[in-house]
Amino acid sequence: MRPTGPLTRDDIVTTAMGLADRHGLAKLSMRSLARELGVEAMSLYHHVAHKEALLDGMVDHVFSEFHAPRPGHAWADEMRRRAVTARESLLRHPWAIGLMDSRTSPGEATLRHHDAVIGCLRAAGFSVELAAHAFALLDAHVYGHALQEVALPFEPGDDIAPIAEAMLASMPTDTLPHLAEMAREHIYRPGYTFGAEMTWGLELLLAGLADRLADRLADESDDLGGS
Amino acid sequence: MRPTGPLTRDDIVTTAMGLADRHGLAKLSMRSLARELGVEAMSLYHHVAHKEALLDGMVDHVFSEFHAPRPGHAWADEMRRRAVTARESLLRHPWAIGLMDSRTSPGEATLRHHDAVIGCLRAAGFSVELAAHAFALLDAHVYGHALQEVALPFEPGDDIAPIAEAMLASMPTDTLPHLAEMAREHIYRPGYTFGAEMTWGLELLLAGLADRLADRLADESDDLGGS
DNA sequence: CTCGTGGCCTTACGCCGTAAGTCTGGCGGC
DNA sequence: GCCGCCAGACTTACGGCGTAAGGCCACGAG
Repeated sequence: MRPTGPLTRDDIVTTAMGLADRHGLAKLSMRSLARELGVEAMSLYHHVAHKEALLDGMVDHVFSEFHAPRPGHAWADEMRRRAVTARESLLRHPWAIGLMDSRTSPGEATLRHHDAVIGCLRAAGFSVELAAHAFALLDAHVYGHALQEVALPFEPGDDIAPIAEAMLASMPTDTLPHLAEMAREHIYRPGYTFGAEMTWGLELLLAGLADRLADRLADESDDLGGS
Repeated sequence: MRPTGPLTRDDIVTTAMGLADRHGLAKLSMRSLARELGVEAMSLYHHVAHKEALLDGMVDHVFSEFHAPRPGHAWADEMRRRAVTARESLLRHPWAIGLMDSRTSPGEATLRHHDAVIGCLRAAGFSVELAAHAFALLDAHVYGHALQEVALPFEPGDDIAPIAEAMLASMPTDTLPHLAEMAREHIYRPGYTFGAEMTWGLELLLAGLADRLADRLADESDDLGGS
């Protein structure tokens, strides 16, 4: 199935990602992966120590797809672009979010990406502490949003009308009045996309962070002026 | 192993949660669960359709542990308390976050909880749309934060000094300068707890939402006054 | 020509989820 | 008191899983 040449670790990881994208993580086994590569299962173990290491590699590869913020550019724009590309990647590879919580040792691409994020914030005047807050906050927003979006019962391209119908029918209006109201009047209306929630929240976050940053810079110049 | 009486679905779910808490989700199999319950594996299938349904039940049970916001109480306090209890639950059951993204049909307790959150916001004057924004934003924060925290290489109780040492040693200062700086000067300092990041971000979120709510209420009274 | 050696394959083991079928103890109806 | 039912438990069996252990073979260096 594979063009030619000796197997490389990179072949293995990217093929595994494709398999997981198309058929779901549950269907990704060392055997199915080997079959896809035209190779026997045990051959894979010459390139990855065990399946966990393969999964580590897959997650690390996903991180490498995020836009790496550049120091010196407008920090909010860079963070926005990072969030948007991260969301796209995480939706393209819906298995990634679920893997993250079991991977305690980040890969090389992951670390490089994190370094870029922090570097951009520091260059924009964030203190170490404020950068840490911003970093954790923005990450939580992106991951948390992706987690919700991946778990939605409908795909972005779907016609939501029939699903909405079924959902509303199974939702008892008397015991879940507010959920039913929100579904009927907002979420299951044509034009609603969950992705818009992310950008709405992202703008709130960025505005809040800009405030905190301005406070800090003002304090700093006060200190300088008062000395 | 189990006191007595016929097996119930609830016994099964709570025992499975305990097993996953103590030994990790990977060690939870229908066989190990049955052994814990003093029963044969196949007997479980009289109470749950398949393992996926068991996992659904476990996740639903986790949601039932979150504080359900009460309409009529101060919305920010309720949301704060919900976030804090949710974090505690998700850390107590570290497998839950990883399961969420593969569960597309929420359980009964989950729906009831969501209804309570929205109900509290609506009672506080949030429009349907603003409540949807707030809901998605707060959820993303809690889940995203828990996802990060569960994946940390150290436990809350750990002495982080030796881990910090190893981490910093393996982190090349020249290629990851900002990450190394943050680790050295902030994260691996005694007294740092990642949980504090959550409350910092939560306050930023709540302040931003309060602003948006005030804008909306001001608009509303303008409309009334101008008519 | 020899001899590692790197890259792949073969075999085998003990787990897994679960389909299908069997046994049994207690209970409602007579 | 007896019978028949059947929910709830047990037994067996199948195909697939991750991977330990070892074998085979082409090729490049000496």
